Amino acid sequence: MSSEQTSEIQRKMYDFIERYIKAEGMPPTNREIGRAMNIASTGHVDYHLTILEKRGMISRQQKKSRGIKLTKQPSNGVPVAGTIAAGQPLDIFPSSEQQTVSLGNGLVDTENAFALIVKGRSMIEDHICDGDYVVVKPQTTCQNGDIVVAVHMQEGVEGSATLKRFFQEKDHDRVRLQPANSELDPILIPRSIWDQEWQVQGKVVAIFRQCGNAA
Amino acid sequence: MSSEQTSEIQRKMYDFIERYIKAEGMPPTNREIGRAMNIASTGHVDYHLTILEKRGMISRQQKKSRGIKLTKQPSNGVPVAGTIAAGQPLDIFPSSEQQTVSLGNGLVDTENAFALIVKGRSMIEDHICDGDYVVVKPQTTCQNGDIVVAVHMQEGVEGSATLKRFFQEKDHDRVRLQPANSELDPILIPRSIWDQEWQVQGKVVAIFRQCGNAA
DNA sequence: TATTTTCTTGAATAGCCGTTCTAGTTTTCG
DNA sequence: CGAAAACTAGAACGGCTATTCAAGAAAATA
Repeated sequence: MSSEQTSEIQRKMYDFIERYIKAEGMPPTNREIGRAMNIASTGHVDYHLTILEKRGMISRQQKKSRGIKLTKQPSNGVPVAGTIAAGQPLDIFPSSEQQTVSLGNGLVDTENAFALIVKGRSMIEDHICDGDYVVVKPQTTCQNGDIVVAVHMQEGVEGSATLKRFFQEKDHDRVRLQPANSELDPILIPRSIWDQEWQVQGKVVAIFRQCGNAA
Repeated sequence: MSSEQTSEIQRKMYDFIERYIKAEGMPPTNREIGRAMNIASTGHVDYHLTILEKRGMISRQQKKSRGIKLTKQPSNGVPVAGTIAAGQPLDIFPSSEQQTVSLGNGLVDTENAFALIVKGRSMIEDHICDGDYVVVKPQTTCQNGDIVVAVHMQEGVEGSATLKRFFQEKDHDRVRLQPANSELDPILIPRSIWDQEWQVQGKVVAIFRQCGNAA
């Protein structure tokens, strides 16, 4: 039992624990795990759990029944990755002081999603304001009219990210990144260099705004 | 052990279970409950748990360790109570098909809060759009500039609710309910009849919007 | 091939778990 | 007061739990 990668059965075991907790509201016992995975011996279950624990994927409370905890708990929330301002590089927060915004219940698919804090008024006419949280679902493709996070990649320069509406203009054979602010001009990129210089990082699926003081 | 009300110790026991689950990620054992509440006998704990179960506050899985579940699970979300449109009565959803929106992590105080779906464009210049969810924290008082849910109470008529900014105009001795739409006029109420005819139901503390199709 | 690592079984142990029972005490209420 | 209801302690039970150990099978590695 050294390091290397987590094996198939261990991944399945972890998934089962995750599902069990979600369904039953409590972690499974070692025996229940064994039963579910067709493992005949409780010692065998313990063997794999010990590995998962060494890997830091779970933690256990000695001798306590159902004493398994998932290290990364199902937060049901999306991490706030940083801020985004039109034309300026993405300002990534240090993950140490990471907040999360949680939006639940299937209204929004939060799988792998992250949130960004909007700086500036480039999308103001779409009613996305300075300080709003935009929830971004990572994807590399998008459809006309989607609000996307697009990154301009240049050699030697850190990519700069921007929040815009995406339009593919077939008749002009170019891509238009359209701000929602009549004072600002769209960015027009010839289709030929689009793929080399630009990358769609994700699409905005939700917006969240705090207002008033919480008191 | 008949019906009547839940006793002090039973309420404390329920609270402990709730806290334990939150803190430990699993329900407590009967013995842990006893220890925490200075109950010497496990049979005694079982006695009160049986009552809580009969009352429908918890459910138990026979013989299973830590087999306690709270009947109403801690949703961490705010219920969507209905829709609100300026000047029209609040349209309350039947609680049977109740959704919730969850917003977590202390960004917003969700205690007792509820959400409403905005209809119309009366607050459009504050960038609150048709279809947005507004999270409302119930309170009867508010400060100048707060966005509030105000209800007009008339005799024999069901109160009609409206979403407006609240301003107390001392020089005119009246209250102004200001829409954020220059096409709409504010509602002006003399201070003298304000308390009798109007009631502030709560204040908007957050806004949530889905956008784009989730696919 | 030989050798290490990983995986699997089975049994055993000491303690924890839910449940039940008996036998009291305290409180409530007529 | 007296009776019913609610509450409490203690013990005892069979089953479940986590953990450990010894021993072997299978797979990977060299």
